[in-house]
Amino acid sequence: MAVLAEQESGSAARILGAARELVLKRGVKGLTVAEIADRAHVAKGTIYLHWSTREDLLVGLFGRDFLASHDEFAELLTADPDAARPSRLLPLLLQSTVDHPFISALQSEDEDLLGVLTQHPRSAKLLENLGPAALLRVALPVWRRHNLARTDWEFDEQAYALQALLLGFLATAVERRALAIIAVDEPARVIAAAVTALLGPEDPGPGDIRATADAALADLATRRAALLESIGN
Amino acid sequence: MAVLAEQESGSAARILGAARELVLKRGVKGLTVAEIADRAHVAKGTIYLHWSTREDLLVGLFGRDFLASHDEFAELLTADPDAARPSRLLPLLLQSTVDHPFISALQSEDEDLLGVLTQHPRSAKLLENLGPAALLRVALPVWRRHNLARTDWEFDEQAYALQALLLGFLATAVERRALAIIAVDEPARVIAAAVTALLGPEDPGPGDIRATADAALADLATRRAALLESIGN
DNA sequence: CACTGAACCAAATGACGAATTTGGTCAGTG
DNA sequence: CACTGACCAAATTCGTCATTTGGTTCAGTG
Repeated sequence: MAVLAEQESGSAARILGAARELVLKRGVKGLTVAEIADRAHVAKGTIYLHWSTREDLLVGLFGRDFLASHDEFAELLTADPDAARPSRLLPLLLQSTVDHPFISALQSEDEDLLGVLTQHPRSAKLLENLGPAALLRVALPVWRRHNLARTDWEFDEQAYALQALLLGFLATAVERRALAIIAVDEPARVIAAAVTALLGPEDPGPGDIRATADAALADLATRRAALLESIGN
Repeated sequence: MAVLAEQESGSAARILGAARELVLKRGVKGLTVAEIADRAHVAKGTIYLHWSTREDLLVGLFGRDFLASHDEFAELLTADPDAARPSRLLPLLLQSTVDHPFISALQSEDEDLLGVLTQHPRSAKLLENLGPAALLRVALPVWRRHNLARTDWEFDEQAYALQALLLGFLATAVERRALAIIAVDEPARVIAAAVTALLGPEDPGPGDIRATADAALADLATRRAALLESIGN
């Protein structure tokens, strides 16, 4: 099983922390390995004991945001299966994206922060497999199966609409560009209402919520494993 | 009253046509005034009889897309006031955006097509005042007033949700980036259903539809005048 | 008077060698 | 054996200057 570098080495953790701070402050472009090493109080060579290239380190950094997000969802769903409801999960998903700067940066293709890695295949793969849209694609069938979404709407069309809604909320919440003039205090409440409007009233039978949460947890575990595989050492 | 250059001069019309073809084919970047003049079979100097700078010509080109879109809506709403319903107007708005390449390009900030004009203040102003989001902002209050949208939802929140929905659909329909995996045959039907889900069933009384269409037409006329002012000669 | 196209010139581009930077390596150290 | 930092090849940046490009002008033409 893959294991994260920072779990077995304090210096790896410091390197990640330093890299994170520096990328968030000044972006990937122009950020040098020497700087990261300096701030982490290690020599350059040490970085290459844990990652084999600079790109590996940076992509690993992004991956850790997805990892953190997944783990938070796993924890939440374990403690509170009710959070698997669409009207709760989608606002949480939106919030989680906003809260994890690298997820939002990838979602909005933030050139300033990600530099050349914006369109990079490995970044794209992260977003495609683990981003909010991906989560949504696996969640909708489960919701339909457990009376948490209306089924009198063709699946593809419903998925398309839900995806557009989520992308729209993400764009207005995350993107810098000011296409969105209207602002609102609690986007989370608004998206919850919008999701309920789209998917219809939630009418779970006994066990439906639990089953949904379990399906979500199982999926999260699968994704987590694949993610670890791709960023672990 | 401002009047369009092409209405009083054949050469102006040819210049616009040539510029449009060339921009659509190869983008603004690298496109020279000499090329436009060549294709329009006029000398370079002639262009400056109608527009005072190259930028003026290009922005005028974009503006004409908005003009065309507005005129199509005006015509449609005059012939068929029922098209002012949210469930009809929003799909039309989406379709109109897709159909007018410069509107979509501005909406999606298409760097390849618009080059340096993507973020240009004058382009931004066009989109902000005349783009789909702008239309939506003025339409929603009218719909609420005439029983075409539920009013048991706070205005700002409803507007925010509707805007996000529209932006999401625009993004999936117009943008190149492949965040949207799910595709669908008739986006127009899907957005109609989504809009109805968000705004509730339409329940117009006698005269409500007509009044809505009239308000829309009045607004279109105002915007058209302002637009002419900014791109006319 | 609508239109032309040669002429103008500010700005962009390209060339190119020198100087500097930087990702990655590895022999050595404590 | 985790870590260091001098070292190197490759890439990037910089400075400078010649050349070209391309938007704009305007005296002239038919």
